[in-house]
Amino acid sequence: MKEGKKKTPEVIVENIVASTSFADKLDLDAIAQALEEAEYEPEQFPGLVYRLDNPKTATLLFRSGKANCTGAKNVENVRKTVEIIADKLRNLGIDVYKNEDLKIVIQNIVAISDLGTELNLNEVAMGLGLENVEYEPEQFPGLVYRLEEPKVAMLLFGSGKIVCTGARRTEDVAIAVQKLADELAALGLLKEKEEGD
Amino acid sequence: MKEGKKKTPEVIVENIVASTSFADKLDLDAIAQALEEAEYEPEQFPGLVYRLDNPKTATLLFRSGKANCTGAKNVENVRKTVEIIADKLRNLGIDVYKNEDLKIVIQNIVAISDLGTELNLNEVAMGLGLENVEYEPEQFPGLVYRLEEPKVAMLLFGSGKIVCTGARRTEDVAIAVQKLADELAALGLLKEKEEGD
DNA sequence: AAAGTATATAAAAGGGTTTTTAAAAAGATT
DNA sequence: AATCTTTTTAAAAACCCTTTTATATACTTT
Repeated sequence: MKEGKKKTPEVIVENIVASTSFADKLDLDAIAQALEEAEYEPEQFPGLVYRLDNPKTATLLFRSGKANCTGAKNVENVRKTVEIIADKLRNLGIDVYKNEDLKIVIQNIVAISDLGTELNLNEVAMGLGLENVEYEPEQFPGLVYRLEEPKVAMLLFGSGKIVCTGARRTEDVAIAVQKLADELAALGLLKEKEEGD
Repeated sequence: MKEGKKKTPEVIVENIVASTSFADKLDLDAIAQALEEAEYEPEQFPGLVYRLDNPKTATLLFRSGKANCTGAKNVENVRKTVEIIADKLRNLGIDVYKNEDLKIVIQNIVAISDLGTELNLNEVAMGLGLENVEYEPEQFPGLVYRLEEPKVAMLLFGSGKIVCTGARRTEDVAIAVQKLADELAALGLLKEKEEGD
C-alpha cells in the first residue's frame, strides 16, 4: 500500500480568464449602438461588456481591439466565445482579424478540488507557518496559501475543499493541489480518510 | 551664407520627471506622520507627495519604495532632491538604499524653444498634413505635432514658441526642434526673420 | 483689471474602476 | 426561514487619480 498516492488530484475548472485581440482598434461607441445587449459606460469603465448565453461568458472589449473573456470553464468555450463575437462584429461591418489569427492567451484559471478530509485550519495555519499563510476567520472563512511554483493562490476551507487561482495551465492546478496535499500529509494534518475507491 | 543653419536650436528645459527607488518598501503612514509637510491621501492617490523648496521639486513616494521626482530643471537637482529625501528618511530611522545605489532614470523632459518667427498655425496644419497634426484652436491654442524619432510631442504656438515633451534625453529635444524647423522651412512657413546674430 | 479656472502634451508611480468563479461564514433583508 | 450581500483570491484590459512645466486662449471669480 506504499503507492497509495493518488495519481493526480481531481480538479474542476470553474472559470477561465483569457485575453485576445480582435483588431488594432475598435469603435466601442458604434458597437454599443449596434449591439443592444452590450453594456458600455466609459465613465465608469473603459471596456464594453458583452455577455453570451452559450457559452455563458462575459467578454470585455477595449478601444485598442484587445479583449478579455471570462466565465468559460474550458478553452473550447473561450474559442467559441471569441469566434462568435468576431462574427457579430463582422456582421456589423467591423473589420476584425481572421479566426485563425485570433490568438487566445489563458491568463488565469480558477479551479476547485477536495482533499477529502476536513481540515482544522488553525492547525494548518500553524503547520504551514503563520508567515506563509493568511487566515482571519472573522474576515473570511478560507485560509490563503500561496505557492511560488506553480505561482498560484489557494484558499483552504474547513470542509477540505480547495479553491486554486492564478494558474495559467490546468496541469499546474493539479500540481499545486498535490503539493498542498503532500505538505499537509507530511504534517499529519490529513485524516487519511480512505474514501473507499 | 549657405551654412546659415543654426548649429543646434536653443532649448530651455523647464521640467524633468525622473523615477528612482528608495527601498523595497516604504511605510507611507509613518512618513506622513513624521514629516508634517508631506501630503498623503491614500483614498485619493496612493502616492505621498513631498515638496522641497530648494531645489523646487515635488516628489511622489510609493509603498513599493519607488518614487517620482518632478519639477527639477536639470538632472543635478533631481539628484539633490533624491539625496535630500533619502537623508530625511534616514533621519526618521527608515532604511533606504545608499546614495550611490539610488539610480535615477529620466522619464520625461519638458522644454521650450522658439522658432524666431510667428507661425500661421492654419498653414502649418495644412503643410504638415491634417492627418499628422491636431489643431483645434477653439479648444486649445497650440497645434500638436508628434514625432516618431525622437518620440516626442510638440506644441506649436502662433508666437513661434514651441513646447516639446516626451523626450528622455536633452539632445533629443534639440533634434526634434531642428527636425520641425527644417520641415517648416522646406514648406516655406518660416519667415526667415534674420534675428541679427 | 487681476487672478483664478479650464483647455492640451508627456512621463512615472500604484490603487481604484469592471468581469468571472468557486469556497463558507456572518450579516442584512425579505 | 430563505434569500441576498459581504468577505477573499487571481488575471487581463485601459482609463481615472496626482505631480510638474512651459505654451496661450477663453471663461469665471474676485
